[in-house]
Amino acid sequence: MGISERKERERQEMRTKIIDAATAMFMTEGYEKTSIRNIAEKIEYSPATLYLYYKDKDELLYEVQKQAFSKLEEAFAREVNSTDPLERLSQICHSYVHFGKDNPKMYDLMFMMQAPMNTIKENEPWKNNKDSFVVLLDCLTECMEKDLLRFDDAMLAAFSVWAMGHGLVSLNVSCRLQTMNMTGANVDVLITTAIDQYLKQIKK
Amino acid sequence: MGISERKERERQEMRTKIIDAATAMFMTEGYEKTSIRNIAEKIEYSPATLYLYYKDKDELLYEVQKQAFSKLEEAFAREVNSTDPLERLSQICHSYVHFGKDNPKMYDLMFMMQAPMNTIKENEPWKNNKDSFVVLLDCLTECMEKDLLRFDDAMLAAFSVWAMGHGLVSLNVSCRLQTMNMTGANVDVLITTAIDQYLKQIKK
DNA sequence: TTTGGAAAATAAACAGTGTTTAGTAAATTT
DNA sequence: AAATTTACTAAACACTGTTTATTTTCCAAA
Repeated sequence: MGISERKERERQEMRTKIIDAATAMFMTEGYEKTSIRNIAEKIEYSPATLYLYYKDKDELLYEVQKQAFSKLEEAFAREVNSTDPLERLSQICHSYVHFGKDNPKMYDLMFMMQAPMNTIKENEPWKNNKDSFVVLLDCLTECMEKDLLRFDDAMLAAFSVWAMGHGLVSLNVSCRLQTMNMTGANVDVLITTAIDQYLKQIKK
Repeated sequence: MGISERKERERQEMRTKIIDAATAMFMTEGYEKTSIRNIAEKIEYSPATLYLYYKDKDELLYEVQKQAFSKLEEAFAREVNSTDPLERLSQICHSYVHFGKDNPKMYDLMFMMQAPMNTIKENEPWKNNKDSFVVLLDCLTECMEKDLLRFDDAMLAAFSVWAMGHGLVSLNVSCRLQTMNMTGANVDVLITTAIDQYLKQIKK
């Protein structure tokens, strides 16, 4: 009975082969400019073969999104380690912003693009985001147990902090900060300053 | 010499005819699913004709974006009227959030999508956003002159408030709030609550 | 009023896209 | 060795944005 196991293994290998190629091309060229044909050519298979492993291009993107969230969780695991909950909150925020700055294309498909969400519709709720959100929620819950923040509800606090972080990062990723004429380096300072200011403002 | 004036007038009429059709279709079907051929068919001209009036599809979208920002400015003009700067700040925030909730497709192309920004590149800086941003900046400048807010710099304050508002709205528009399982009505309450909470937190 | 030329509109083509279908080649089972 | 299942692909379908060559429409001068 080793054959069906090998087949299943080979199937998984093929899936990751496809996803890896797709990820690489989405990151360098962007989603729209990456075609199924390009991906197929890169892994030296015919375009039709991809459809034996993934339903459509959106599902491919959804899988890439999954991987991107793992990257964010890894970043959190590396950079969020303080036992002081307020300090940890700061680490989470800066880790998040840093991730967005270093991986704009990933950030785009994780939090901004419509395409990968089309795969959900009517299905189970989206949960790619869950683990990293829970890191934030747990941190804020601890902060509030110790009465450190000017919030009444941990969930509202988590949502607010996320919204602020996302607002700062996504306006940058979507190039909307051209409104305030600044160079790239200044934008980084601006975002970091805004985050620190916000943390001070919500602190009790 | 009335002929060349009529021609110019007819040219402008054609341009608005195209933009109006494009706007309507972008709003109902979305940018990707709206094709040049569809727009051409709607206004009963050949696809090639559109290229006599607009360089490419991105430029079309850029023009639609311009109109969308006018709509936002109209909303501000209608809903932002208090002489009390703090009250006015609240009106701006709620007007902004309300606009995003009522016009998600417009909000998307104004603040989230990459496509319309491709038209800028290397050109003059993007300024479609400027007027509405100045409304916010002026309000915050007045707030700070009267020492009402926990900010040191009006520009940073404007950026922060915008980021918070944008974060709240855009996470909703991009369907990322599925993370927190809520019905549509509850999401509205959550966003409004978050805004009000934030305004309290930045108040001196 | 006819004619020449400019301007406006288009038909058709080009090079691409995501996806499906029908058919071939390989691997496994009988 | 034959039959059957599995894996793959060539070719087609119905689109897409955009360009080119051609036709139609319009206006001015002869």
